Amino acid sequence: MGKAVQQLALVDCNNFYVSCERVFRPDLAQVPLVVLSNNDGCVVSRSNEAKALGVKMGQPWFECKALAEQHGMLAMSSNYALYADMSNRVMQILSDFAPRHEVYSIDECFVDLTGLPKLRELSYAMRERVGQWTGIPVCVGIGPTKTLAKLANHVAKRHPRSRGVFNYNDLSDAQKSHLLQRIPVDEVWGVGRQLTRRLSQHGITTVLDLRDAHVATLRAEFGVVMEKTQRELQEIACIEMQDVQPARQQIICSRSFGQMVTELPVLQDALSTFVANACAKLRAQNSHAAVMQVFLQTNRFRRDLPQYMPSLAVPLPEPTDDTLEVNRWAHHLCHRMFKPEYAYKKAGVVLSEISPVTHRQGDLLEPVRASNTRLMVALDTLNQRFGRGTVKVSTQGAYTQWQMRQERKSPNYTTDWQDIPMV
DNA sequence: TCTCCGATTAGAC
DNA sequence: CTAACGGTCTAATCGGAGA
Repeated sequence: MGKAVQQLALVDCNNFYVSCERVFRPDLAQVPLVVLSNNDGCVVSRSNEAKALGVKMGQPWFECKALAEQHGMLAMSSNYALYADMSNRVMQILSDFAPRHEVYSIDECFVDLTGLPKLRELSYAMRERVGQWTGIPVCVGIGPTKTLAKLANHVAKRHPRSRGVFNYNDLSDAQKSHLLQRIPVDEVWGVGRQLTRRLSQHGITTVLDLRDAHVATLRAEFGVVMEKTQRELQEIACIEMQDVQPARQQIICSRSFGQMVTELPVLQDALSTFVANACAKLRAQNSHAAVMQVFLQTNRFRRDLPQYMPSLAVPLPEPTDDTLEVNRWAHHLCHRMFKPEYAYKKAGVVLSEISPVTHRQGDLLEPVRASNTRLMVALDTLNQRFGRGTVKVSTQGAYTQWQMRQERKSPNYTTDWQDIPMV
């Protein structure tokens, strides 16, 4: 008996950040709109109107400004508190439709619909309910593997006739080939710019070319990842659903600064904030880190200025999640690397060698150090209840010049009482 | 020669 | 007026160091 074909759905929110902003600004529904990355640097989400104007994903905002003025395009700073909250609502709704689902990113969710009846109706129902309850438009792509579900989602997005739902499993073999022949290979999940270029040198330019390429040659030239991708296009599932998302192996907190920074205390202030955020994430997943690293960077786009990008790591005396302890090390490393003759544009903290708290092995020789566990628990509770930044480490917050530019941020409509508009 | 490790590369979003 | 170009994360791969 053959294994039944999986019916994997990939539900993807349309232009997610832009759609979140529009939920609370219906007046912007027809306006070309983009959302910018941290520091108002690059375009990271575009409305259809903005795409039509030729704005590219990742394009620096200053390059679009002329176009924006010409066509009345608006830009907003990113508001991650809002997007995270909207995302949670969408995911909650989707999880009611099937027992197995996997939140793949802030705006995408795999939902296993295998064995459920009336998939078209079910898919339209998902779209409908998410739309009505959150205001976020989504598209549904269904396929026998994750890679084909993603491709099906792409089809659903591109073809208005699909009305937002496309099931690859409904196609005949001839229809499948015909469809894959018309999709460029770079639309495939896992095929980026570099691979697209190299694949084309082997005459592989469409998804069909990739699916039907010579297996051994492909493996030899492009490695195991590409082999898996090809298998997935051939409807053999290689990428399983992940029911529980694994703990992070590495936690990075870094930011570009709003202005160049030349003074050590300002850098220390920024790093304290990064350490606080990184350790909070660490504690949220019940882990300790055994290594911490600090890096500093000058502005790599300023070719006229001298460049310096130092980085230093230390093994922590014992694995920890203690903000204060990690902070002392961050200070120390920053002090050692700092050179006053450079203008710094970015800095960051990396926590690695991460292990679950339960696996921690105490040092047999050293006495157990006094730990700040209870202090940290109290700090996390307060910051969760009253908002990030309610309680800070003393080196945090004395300086503001490093803080990122966010000149166009919307209010925190859903997560902050202060920001609820009074009508 | 084998293995381990860090750095680099590529990709996703 | 000028300058203005993100942040996190994973996996594979490669080359050198050390066993």
